Amino acid sequence: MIIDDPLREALEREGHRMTAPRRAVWDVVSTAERHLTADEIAARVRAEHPDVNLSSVYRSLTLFSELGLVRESSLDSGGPAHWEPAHPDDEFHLRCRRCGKVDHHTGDLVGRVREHLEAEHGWVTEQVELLVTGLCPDCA
Amino acid sequence: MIIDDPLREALEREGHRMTAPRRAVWDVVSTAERHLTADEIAARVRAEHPDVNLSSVYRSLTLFSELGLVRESSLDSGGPAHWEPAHPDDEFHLRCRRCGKVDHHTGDLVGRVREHLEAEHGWVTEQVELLVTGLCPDCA
DNA sequence: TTGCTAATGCAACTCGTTCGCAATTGCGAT
DNA sequence: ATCGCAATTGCGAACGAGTTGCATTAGCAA
Ligand SMILES: [Mn+2]
Ligand SMILES: [Mn+2]
Ligand SMILES: [Zn+2]
Ligand SMILES: [Zn+2]
Repeated sequence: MIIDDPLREALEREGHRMTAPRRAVWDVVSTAERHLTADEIAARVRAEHPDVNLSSVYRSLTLFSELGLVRESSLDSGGPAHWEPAHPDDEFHLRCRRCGKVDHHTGDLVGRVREHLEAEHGWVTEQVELLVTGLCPDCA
Repeated sequence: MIIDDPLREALEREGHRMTAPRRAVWDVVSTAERHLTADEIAARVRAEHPDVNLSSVYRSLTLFSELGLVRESSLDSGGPAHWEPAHPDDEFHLRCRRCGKVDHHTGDLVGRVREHLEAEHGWVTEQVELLVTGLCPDCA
């Protein structure tokens, strides 16, 4: 018995069909221990469903992103995008240049950027992307 | 008489040659009123130097970026990169979703992120990329 | 002025992602 | 349960940004 099924809910809400490829892509992304590329997602999906095409993985990810289920992050410009379950903007990314690890960090800093721009400069902030690159405690 | 020529200085310092394509690319980027794609740079370069190839534009930009003269910013994931004269991290980007304009904003917020991560979490911060998307005062 | 090597133009290539289309399949209506 | 049809899929071809190999050109130190 699945008590909470955000995929099914989101698909029904917007009138999309529940399909095997979508289920499989969501299961992979939502249980992944790190950000994955479309290729990596396809590989994991194919362990259970060998016939799922890479195009369908891309199409699922694009749809999920519109539904607010996943987030695409282009950690390196050039090179494939990485995907992860959606999380709020103020949980930002820390990437270690040496070991490649990507951590998350939550703080009030993103909220402060928002407030400052709104109050002092009349900007309506919709999205804040913050990526910090450097050396993690292990690699420093 | 050119009083300050960062291009010539940077090239000589690292033992690279001063060439017409490099000069032209630098002139375009350093006087542009906004971030430009490689294609846009090539078009402007060709107004004066019709034979400069797009490959050379890419090669110049890559070199300039290593020399610390320009900065590549991937404002949209997917789609071409944009280039601009180098500026410090704490001068971050504000992009208007409606009119497309990209503003710069300087504040101590990026510095605070740096300090916090270093002091409290042992991360050595090397680079901070901050992109705020929303509505500018004119479009809000 | 010469000679050597870096840099260029050009075309072919890579690679992540998208697209067109015929075949399949989910699912509401019967 | 079955049907019908639009939504979705698999597949291969296409796309676009960026890169690369190579023969030719040109900067610059001697
Ligand atoms: Mn994340
Ligand atoms: Mn900028
Ligand atoms: Zn590390
Ligand atoms: Zn605007």
